[in-house]
Amino acid sequence: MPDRDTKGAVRTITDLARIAGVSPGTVSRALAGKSLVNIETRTKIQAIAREHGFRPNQMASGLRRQKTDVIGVVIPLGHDTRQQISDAFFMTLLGHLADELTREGYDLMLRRVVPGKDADWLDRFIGSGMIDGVIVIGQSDQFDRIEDVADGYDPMVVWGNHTEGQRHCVVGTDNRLGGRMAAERLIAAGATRLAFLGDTTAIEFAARFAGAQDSVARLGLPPIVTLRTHLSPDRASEEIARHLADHAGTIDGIFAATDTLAALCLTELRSQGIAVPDDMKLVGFDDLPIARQTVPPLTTVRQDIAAGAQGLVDLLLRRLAGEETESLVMPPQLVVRATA
Amino acid sequence: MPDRDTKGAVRTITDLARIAGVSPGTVSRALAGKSLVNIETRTKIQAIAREHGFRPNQMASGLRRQKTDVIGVVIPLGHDTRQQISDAFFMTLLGHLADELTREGYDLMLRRVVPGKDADWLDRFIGSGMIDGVIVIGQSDQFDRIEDVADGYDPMVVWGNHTEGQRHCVVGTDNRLGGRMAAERLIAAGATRLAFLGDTTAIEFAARFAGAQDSVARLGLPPIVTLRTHLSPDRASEEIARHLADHAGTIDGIFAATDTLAALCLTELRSQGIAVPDDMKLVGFDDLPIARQTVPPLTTVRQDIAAGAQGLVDLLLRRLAGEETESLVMPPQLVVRATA
DNA sequence: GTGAAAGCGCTAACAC
DNA sequence: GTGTTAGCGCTTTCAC
Repeated sequence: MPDRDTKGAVRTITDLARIAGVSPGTVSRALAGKSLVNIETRTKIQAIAREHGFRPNQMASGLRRQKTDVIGVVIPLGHDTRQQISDAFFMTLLGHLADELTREGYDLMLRRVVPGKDADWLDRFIGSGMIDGVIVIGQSDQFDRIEDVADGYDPMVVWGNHTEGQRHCVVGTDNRLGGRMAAERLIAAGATRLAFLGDTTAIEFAARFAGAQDSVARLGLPPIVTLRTHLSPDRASEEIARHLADHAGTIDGIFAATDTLAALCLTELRSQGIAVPDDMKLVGFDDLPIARQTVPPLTTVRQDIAAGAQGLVDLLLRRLAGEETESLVMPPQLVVRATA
Repeated sequence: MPDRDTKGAVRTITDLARIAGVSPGTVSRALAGKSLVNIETRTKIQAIAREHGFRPNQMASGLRRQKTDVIGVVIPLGHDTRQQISDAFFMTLLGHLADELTREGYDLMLRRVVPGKDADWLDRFIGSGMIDGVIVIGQSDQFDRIEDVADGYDPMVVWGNHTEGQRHCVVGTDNRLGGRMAAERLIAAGATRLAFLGDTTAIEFAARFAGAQDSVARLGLPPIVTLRTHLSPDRASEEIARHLADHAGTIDGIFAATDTLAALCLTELRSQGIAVPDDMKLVGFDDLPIARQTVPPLTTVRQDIAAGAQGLVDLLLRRLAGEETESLVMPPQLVVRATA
């Protein structure tokens, strides 16, 4: 156990230098494993450091080197304040990001912002001097704000939707294609009057909706009805119940913007006595663990979260190294289970 | 939009001072809203700062003030490496922590550690100089390590289980009581041969198990069988399937360590044709959103996550202010639905 | 009410 | 190889 008590506090590199009988500079070099230090003095210094449980102050180091080894991760909650930070998809992504960043030697600074309150949210984070780069999880309704920032700040990568000609580097699933897949599956399963369940304010969701609309239009089916909901489970449940009642008999297939909404929808369908998939087909999006556990198991469009996290970190590190990077658009994958 | 280009970079307080025609010290005071600055110069300086999109460097400020306004949140993954960071309960707690800390003006530095690899994980985080205090999410199998650290470091609060006489400040549910409630419910529903599903390595889970064992012993029922599983969904599913097959007919009530496991278990029970609650009673723990959505809906023991997060932050801030604080043990609450 | 100056703990020239 | 020195950008005495 590192000894903080008996031997007196060894808090600074200077304390350590005094004990080792060398200069602070040498200690710094030894601890950094620099080659120019005598192997003998180096091991000695490292031993003393270990013995006293010494850890260099990262703030001081960061200030001097102009590099903090911290990556900021920010979740903008523009369109739905109370949601998302507990959204299973984002949280899983965050978990994988933590893994990847740790592996690369970076710490992770998490910030949750409500952009409505300050337009300045992203500049503030970047300008804080605390982070070497930033990963934005979800564009929310802040696409333009992110574009603005991207012009003057390179080490930024965003999880979200890719739009032709955009300037910020994004990693994400091809939402529009995913939307097409979902609609096509619903139609293949026999549905003809489709509805989209969710909120199209967020650009990712809008793209999913647009993709579904593509398919429907191409086949000459009636346009898709939007069943607008919030994303937080508590509010969404009632909203879904109301929508289902309002549209009873006029729709026979639902494309839910996320698996979470799909699962909620399934519960409401059950309680209203609507049989799935006989009376209503249902397709979700994400392929979260819950998709396998609903009754009946959920047909959904899979996003590869782990690959997404890897992509985000990989691209960010390359940008940090000065490279220019293209966006990474990953293919969605239809997972057919029992709801459509 | 803050102008980084035309007016030249205003990165430091000194740049700003030059433009405003005052000294750096005055700028610092003005920006901090200190009273002793002339109201006029103060507003002027703030205006210039805003105009140029200036933000003070937090690293420098932190170094000088010996205070970073960052709270570390660490998730030790001792007993089950691959789990937890994506565990719904911890993620929800993390979301609420982010909210609470933000409200109090703190940033959140997230770290996920695998203690097996270095015994030093907590000291390293604390000694980094990057954080003013630390919240540990889950004791995992690191109870002793946390106790050691608590002796020399005050601003730490831990989410987890409370043990008589422990030295670190903890916030958590009364797991033992929760375990008793779960077992009693199973028994009241007609079960007599109980099993505990999960991993008792983590102390919280061990306490839940012990509580259940209390009830069973008091009523003279046969001791509870342990059905050991990992917590990651992929591995747990097979393990549960095997356990159910092995114990077919010898148990009639299952207390799952978490709702996630309970939901998984429900899926396996269904696929093995075991009727719930007729042939098997089931009780979970946590009352996550999923508990309402399983079929049939899950009877479970509720932990108040939002209150937990508030408690953690509140106690940490008080400790940061030098106060001594007691641990906060919150009462669990039985939520009866349809599985027992 | 404001300026000057010292220094938080570290790193990286620059000497030798 | 190692010591010395000058800051990184900010805050805070201490003067005035």
